[in-house]
Amino acid sequence: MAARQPLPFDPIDEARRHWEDRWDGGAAMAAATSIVRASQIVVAKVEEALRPFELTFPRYEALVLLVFSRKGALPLGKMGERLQIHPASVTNIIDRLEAQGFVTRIAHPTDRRTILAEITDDGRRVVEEATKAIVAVSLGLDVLSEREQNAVTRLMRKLRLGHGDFSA
Amino acid sequence: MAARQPLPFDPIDEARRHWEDRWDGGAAMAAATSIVRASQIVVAKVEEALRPFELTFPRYEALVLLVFSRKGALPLGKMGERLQIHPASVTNIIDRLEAQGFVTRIAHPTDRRTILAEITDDGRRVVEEATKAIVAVSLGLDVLSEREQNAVTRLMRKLRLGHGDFSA
DNA sequence: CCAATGTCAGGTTGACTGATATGC
DNA sequence: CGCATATCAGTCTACCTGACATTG
Repeated sequence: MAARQPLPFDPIDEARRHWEDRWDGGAAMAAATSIVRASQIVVAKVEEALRPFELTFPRYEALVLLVFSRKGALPLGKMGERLQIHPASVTNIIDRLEAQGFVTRIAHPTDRRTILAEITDDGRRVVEEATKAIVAVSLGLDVLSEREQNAVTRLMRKLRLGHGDFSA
Repeated sequence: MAARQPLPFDPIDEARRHWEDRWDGGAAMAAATSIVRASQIVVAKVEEALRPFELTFPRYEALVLLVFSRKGALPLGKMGERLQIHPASVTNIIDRLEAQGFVTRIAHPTDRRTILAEITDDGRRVVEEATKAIVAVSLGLDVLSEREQNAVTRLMRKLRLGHGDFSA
């Protein structure tokens, strides 16, 4: 890990001042940069909690999606849609989860083209334990009040909606 | 690119309901997932705008940092601190920018251990053009009002502060 | 025949670790 | 001497593109 002692000032704030001396869209730039940086923080925090279980964020998300499904199994294509990841990435992630014994590939009952990923008992166990670890650090969001967390969710929802993530 | 037609419902909202049936911290989970997804959207939007210039987000950030510096040059170590990236990644990114002719490595005037990255005239030109392209799409933030953008920046600032990004 | 599904090969980026050379 | 700076080799995850086999 890099040394990274905290800077004595907010680097995004400073960048915004420089930006507005030259270009338009300072507010958008500051918001965008803040979101990207916040995401790095959250991912780092979650992956740190996941490390003992040898899971990454994307692989954990895939397992949770399976736990939430009625039958504990979903077609690979559907998983890609939900998790917003490329078909080739789905193959890769399921490969790894299968090698770890957290998932099995099974045949679709009617459509022989599609393959289902089914979570195993080991998979369910690791999700329970990993989730405990993640909740224990509040996914890095503990520095915000629940009210603020919900404000974040609302603002990000509007952004996602505006970019066609969903259509409600 | 994946097909990704929009889902007819908010997947994070649905995940939150499932989550709260089983575990604590639903608000934190929804906020964290929203931030990560929003970041993916912003990065995709910005990288799309940067593609014609053969720049990625991290490389563009590095160039902008140099433009904002007084002398158009900074020690590699200092760049890593500011951009929150690993020393080895700094070497890698400056390698690429140098190969593209946007940056040159020059000696530090007094400390012979440190190396400065200095932006070239070509580098300055590409930043100007790339920034126009990025501002034209408001970094993907155009779906939020300026008031909302500032609310985002404020909330993310609190998160970053709470995680030691800076100390003001 | 065309569309959909998943896999595979091959390439890119960025990040990390650990070792190393150089200079303060 | 210890510490700082940057590089290098090697590894890893995830992403993308394009081609392909199988099936509907």
